Amino acid sequence: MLDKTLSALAEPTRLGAMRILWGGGEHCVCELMERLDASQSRMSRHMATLKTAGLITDRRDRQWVRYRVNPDLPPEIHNVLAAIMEAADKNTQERNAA
Amino acid sequence: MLDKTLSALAEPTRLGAMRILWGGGEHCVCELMERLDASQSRMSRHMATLKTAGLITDRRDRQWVRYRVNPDLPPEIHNVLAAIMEAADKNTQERNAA
DNA sequence: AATATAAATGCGCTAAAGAGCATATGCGCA
DNA sequence: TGCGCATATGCTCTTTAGCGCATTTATATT
Repeated sequence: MLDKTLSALAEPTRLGAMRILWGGGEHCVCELMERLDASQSRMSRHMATLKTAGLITDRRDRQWVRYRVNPDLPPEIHNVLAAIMEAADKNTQERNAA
Repeated sequence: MLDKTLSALAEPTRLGAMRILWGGGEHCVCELMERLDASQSRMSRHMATLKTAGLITDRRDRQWVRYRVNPDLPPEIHNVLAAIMEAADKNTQERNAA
């Protein structure tokens, strides 16, 4: 689980997707691919990777598939994600500062 | 930095090495390769990867090279590592329980 | 100087990751 | 039924990661 978590997030687009989901709510591939500037197939596969790692879940909603953070994450994995997201945020802030 | 941290740790031997270093103190390649059952060149290269990622530092001490956790880790990266190590520990405990 | 131990590195190989393109599938609506 | 949007997936190609083997470099010992 931990191993898969780390390799899943060791890719910028997947990390970006996870950051968006981490903000809460459900998001479709079409939204993510736009916001992350990724092609459709690429985005779809990356989401599949995150799902296989157990980090997210999905559900069909009409023509869309809604992705969200897996609500049943083991606490220690949740902590790992929280720390990573915080570090990612700090990174972004720094880049946009001054 | 975060990206490199994650990919550096997304490999079992490197994660294992980091766990040993995380326990504190300095450790040479020869010790790590034994404890992690890795070949010399393999171990050496993995350590180089961790070093490039900025997670560890090294120093020559006679014929040995002593590795340790980078004492100047940025706080948010330190937090990420702490969370990962805790998750890794929990994993190991579970494996050895019952 | 010769030898031994520790570590790093050049080289070549293999496997896996990631991407694009085209196509298939699922769903809604006219 | 036919069309359009959203998503997944088969296929192939290219790049990168990881490994072993052999060799080199650094240090210590005799």
